[in-house]
Amino acid sequence: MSKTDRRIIRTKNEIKQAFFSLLSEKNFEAITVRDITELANINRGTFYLHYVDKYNLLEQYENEIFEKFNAILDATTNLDLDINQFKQERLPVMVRILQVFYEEADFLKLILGPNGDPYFHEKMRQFFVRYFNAYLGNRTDKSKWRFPIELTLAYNSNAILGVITYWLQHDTQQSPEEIATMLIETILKGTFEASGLRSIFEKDSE
Amino acid sequence: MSKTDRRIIRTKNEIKQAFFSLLSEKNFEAITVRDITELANINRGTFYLHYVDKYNLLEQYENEIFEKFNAILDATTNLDLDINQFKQERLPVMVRILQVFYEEADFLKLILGPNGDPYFHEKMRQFFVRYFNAYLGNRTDKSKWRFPIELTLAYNSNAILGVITYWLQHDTQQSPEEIATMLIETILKGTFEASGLRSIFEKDSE
DNA sequence: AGAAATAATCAACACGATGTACATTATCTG
DNA sequence: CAGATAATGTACATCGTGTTGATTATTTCT
Repeated sequence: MSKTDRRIIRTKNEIKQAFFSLLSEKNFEAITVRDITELANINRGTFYLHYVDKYNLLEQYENEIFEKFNAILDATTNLDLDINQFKQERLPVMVRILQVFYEEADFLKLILGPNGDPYFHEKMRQFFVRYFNAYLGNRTDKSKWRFPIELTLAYNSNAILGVITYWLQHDTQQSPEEIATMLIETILKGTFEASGLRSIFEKDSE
Repeated sequence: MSKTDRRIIRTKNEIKQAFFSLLSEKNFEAITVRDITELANINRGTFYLHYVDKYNLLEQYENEIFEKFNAILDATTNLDLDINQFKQERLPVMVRILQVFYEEADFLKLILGPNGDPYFHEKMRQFFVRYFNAYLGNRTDKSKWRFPIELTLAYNSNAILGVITYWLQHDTQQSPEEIATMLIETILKGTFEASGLRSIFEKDSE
């Protein structure tokens, strides 16, 4: 088997650069194949030699990313640790996930941002549902939950993804470890106690 | 001044019905003006008599909604209540907000859903940032927070909007009061304690 | 290095959506 | 009922799409 033709590699790189550049300017839906090929200085027909359409282009980048993320969970589920150690078990996994976000920040910042793809956002959120379920699944009796567990999963998956999106959009000022700690602490303790402000708030009477 | 011409009212209603119907089937970007006018049984030219384009159409519905939401916060900020009563002060406001979601569920379900508008989602999220800030603004010294307050705002605004979106998408099985309680409790106590499962989890050592 | 393979280009095409224009018809308001 | 105005029907130029077939340029492999 032979290596990929150099022309293909060059063309795909030019498309990638042009596409990402456009994505930082305008909505994915507003980007045309023409836009991409003109900016990339290639013939429009050449685009169709490699991709079915712009959706297929996006899909290929997205799939690359998901393989990375899923590999992390595949390697860490069913660890069968002590039941009460949410932080001790989930924090290292979260750090590993955030490292991928950090590595792939260029793409993820765009695709999760205001010009991004809602479907990717939803798939990413489902990933964090899986992250949660991988821990909860075996350990707690779901009928004992005060609120429907789906609401709790919606709450946490959106919270996590929201913080990460903000972090990416503001140039990853914190380390993956810092963000992971903030997330796990807030999940466990709630906003005020995690932030060290519990003292000035009363425990409410319930 | 005279009443609005009946023909205008009828036409706008037909457009609205057709548009919402299409939005439940496919992505906003995939919907064409043709689609709308054919389903509405009106001439395509008639559409342009009332709206600039499909974005303008969407914008008008969105603006109607935001007026309702903003009116709630405008009426409830600066209440100058006791500093430690997050739940007592914010819960009733949240209930009022959720009642609007409930009333406008038909539209909000679609526009916040997978075929919806990411920009609307973002504006809605900003609304919840405002909801939070209206309480925090005057009451806490932001330099005392363990994590950047922006991360905490991102966490909570996304969590709230995520739960509401799930709730709408699954036909509002719970009452606005139930959802509001779940949200406020989880913000205050964290996922496990709010759900009544704290007992089986150790307080972690920090 | 040269021949065969294949990637990229160019030009052209049919199709469908857009937004606008204008004359005509239908409906509403006072 | 008469005047106002909303809706229709038709046409048009423009733009993006996805596909085609012939031609040129580059790369790979022997």
